[in-house]
Amino acid sequence: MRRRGINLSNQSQDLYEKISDLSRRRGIFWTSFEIYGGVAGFYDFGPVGVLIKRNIANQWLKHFVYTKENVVEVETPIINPRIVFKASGHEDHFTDPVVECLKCKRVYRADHLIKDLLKINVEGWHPENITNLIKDNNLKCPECGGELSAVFNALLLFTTQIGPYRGETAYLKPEHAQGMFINFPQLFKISRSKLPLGIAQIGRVSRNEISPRQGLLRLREFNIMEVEFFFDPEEADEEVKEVLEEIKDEKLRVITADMRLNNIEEPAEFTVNELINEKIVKTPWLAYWMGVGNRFLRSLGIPWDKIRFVEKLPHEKAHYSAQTFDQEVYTQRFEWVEVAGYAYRTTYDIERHAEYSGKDFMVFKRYEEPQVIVVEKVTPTPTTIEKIVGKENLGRVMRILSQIKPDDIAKELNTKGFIEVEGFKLPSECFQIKKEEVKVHGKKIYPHVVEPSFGLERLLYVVLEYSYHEREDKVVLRLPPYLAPYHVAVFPLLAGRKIEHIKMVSIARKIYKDLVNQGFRVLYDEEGSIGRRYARADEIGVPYAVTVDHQTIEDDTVTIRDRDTTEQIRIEISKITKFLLEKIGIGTLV
RNA sequence: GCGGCGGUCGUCUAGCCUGGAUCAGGACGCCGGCCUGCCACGCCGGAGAUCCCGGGUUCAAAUCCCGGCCGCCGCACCA
Repeated sequence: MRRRGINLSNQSQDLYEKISDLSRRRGIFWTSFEIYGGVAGFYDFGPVGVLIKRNIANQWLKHFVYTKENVVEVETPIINPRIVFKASGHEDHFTDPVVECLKCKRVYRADHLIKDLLKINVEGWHPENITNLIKDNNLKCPECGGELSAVFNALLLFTTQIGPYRGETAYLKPEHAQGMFINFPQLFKISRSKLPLGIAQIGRVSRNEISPRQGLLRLREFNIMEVEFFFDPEEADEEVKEVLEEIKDEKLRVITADMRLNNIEEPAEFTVNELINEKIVKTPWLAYWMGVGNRFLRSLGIPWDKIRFVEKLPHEKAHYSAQTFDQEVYTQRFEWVEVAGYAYRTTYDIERHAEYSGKDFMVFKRYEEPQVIVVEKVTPTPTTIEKIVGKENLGRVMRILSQIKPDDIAKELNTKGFIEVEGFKLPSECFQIKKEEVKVHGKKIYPHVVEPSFGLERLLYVVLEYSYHEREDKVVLRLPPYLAPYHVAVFPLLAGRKIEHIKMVSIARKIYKDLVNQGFRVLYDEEGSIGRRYARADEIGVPYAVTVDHQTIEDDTVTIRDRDTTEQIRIEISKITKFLLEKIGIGTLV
């Protein structure tokens, strides 16, 4: 028998190319705007691609939201007014200082150019100051010797306007985080004012990358799945224990910043518990979510030893982060690829939004027992003060005193014996000091934040890499059943014109309909030989295929073929549902 | 953004160096028909290419030259 098949024989193709080919052929993804020449950094997703993506997202929801009592999901706008990213620091940090050669039009990173030529670190400098530095040192284009332009900031945020006509400047969000921070006070109330509180979001973000490449791995518009997890750092050790049991023994492969500084490249193994106990993480919640993320990736079919966590070095971290780990997956062409980041954002973001909005982002933390504290109440006595400052100055001095915190006055008096106002030394006699007992029920704190954040398209790519197999020159996508675009395929063995064939088709169609109505995603196909249909289903990862054959007409049984083994079993039609639920898992039929 | 290489039906490719007879050829895939008792079987037929885009050279450009777009690799970049 002659072997046919699509062109998989091209030996020079690496996995990346094979996946790109498969994806184009079977409707997973391809580059956008192709008829107009294409635009780098944008991809379209086809019928199969959107289904797999949605399944990955559902799996994420299961791990990060639905199974976590204190995590809720929100959706916030893509377009944000400028103030949001001023407050977040993006307008200052999500930007590169750039100079252009006026002669040859080459563009340079200004900070890198100066570091190379003058050995000066200008990170964080204002563009104007960098421009002056260039002028003062008479720096020229290193390539052609031409004059350099003024330094300007290349902003990596997409810009737009709110309002079609002379609108307000706005940005497309590059991450979801701000949407959750802004809504924290509201969601905290809705969630009955309890910490810890996780706020999750899935959706599109965009980044105006300078030079996107590497297919799905670096897009200008993509989906992020993110949790902002708010907690009280003082209670973290205790509170994490309540949920740690399920994940504490999850083993992670980790390269710490220390290891990197010592040139150790091979990850060390830690359980979540060990990460916490050995103080490798700055908050136990970071380790907790890393554990959840590790298990999530394994559930996507990524082998344990192809996942690693790499701690960022201080200079690699984002402006808001106290500690960051990247979660990476090994790929054939690009080696280790970041699929998630775990950042300890502390109070940075909500403090900034509090500052810029003037709203209160603090939460009240109730003490277990009200604390009785003794406060010294300090009241100035004008008559005594007047004797020292004179009548004409009394009003002014009193006003100034009223603006100083009583605590600070008391402190001054206790240490120096007087407080100085406008050059006058006012001794204790000028104040009435009363000790009062006050019941304090709690205090206000800014919650800290840990953020696990996943790139959905990157996950799609690594999932495809690890599910891609070839069997006798044919592609088999060994997706975990709950990620497959269809749970099951239904085929009539033959679909010709004979009475028997017509019966097969009608039974198969009925099975298809029944399964769809039960919530399964089902692929029905009657075109081409049965072998060809199996092959088509294999290529998009359909885990099971039900075939209606001659025997079905006799006794209501069908065969079910397993995608990975190609083995078939025969079962009664009435038992298909039970079989599928057992194999696929009912919890995944979201 | 810089440099190198590349871009021909959905896919892989022949043709490009040495411009002209190719209506741009083939294979696989796709569609229709026949056949078919379980793994891309066979037979017949069919659709499918802006030769990446634009300009130039030439009597004549898929082919030569220039610019752009896109892709790959290296550098840079990746809050």
